[in-house]
Amino acid sequence: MIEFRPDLPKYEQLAAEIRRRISDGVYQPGAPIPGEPRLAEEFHIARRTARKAIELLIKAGDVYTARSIGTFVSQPPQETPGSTAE
Amino acid sequence: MIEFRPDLPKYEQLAAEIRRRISDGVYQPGAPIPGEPRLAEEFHIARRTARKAIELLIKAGDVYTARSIGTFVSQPPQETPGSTAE
DNA sequence: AGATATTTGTTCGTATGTATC
DNA sequence: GGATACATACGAACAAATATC
Repeated sequence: MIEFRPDLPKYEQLAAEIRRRISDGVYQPGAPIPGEPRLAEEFHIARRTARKAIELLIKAGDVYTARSIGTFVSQPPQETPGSTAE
Repeated sequence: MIEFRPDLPKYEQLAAEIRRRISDGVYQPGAPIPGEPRLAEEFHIARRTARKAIELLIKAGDVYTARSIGTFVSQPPQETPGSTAE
């Protein structure tokens, strides 16, 4: 039985969704994103799978986690060093 | 790429390597060996393959595993039953 | 001080699907 | 078809750090 797999793994889909929410300002820099148990529940996936999505985001520098505290959106790198930013 | 099998399966090779390390005292009786994720990473194999190697060692009595905890080197059987052992 | 709950971090145990030999 | 091997995924449990009561 031929079985293509047009969709990405769940953990990649979740990582993309979280990135989308960061881009949209739903999750703002410095603010926490939902915890692993919450994400697992919301997306109907295992906690370990939610964690794998977060691990992708950590490696990419999009978020950082503080153990026992939570996961937070990284501060975006200053892109216009000549402007009023400080 | 034609691949005869001059070598054993990876999981047997890994099992042999772990046995070697036990013999050499790198992994000592009662002490833990690296977990499946660690072995998979170190030897560049899938976690499932690392597990198969450990399963061989378990069947042989070389190690034992405690779920969610880790895998440990078995205590060697007393070989001189006539001595102070009881 | 002690106990409890929460959250990240990690592990073993298991199953499924895919691919190759 | 079976054996090997990989990636994905769920489940359960343990561990450590933190916060709260």
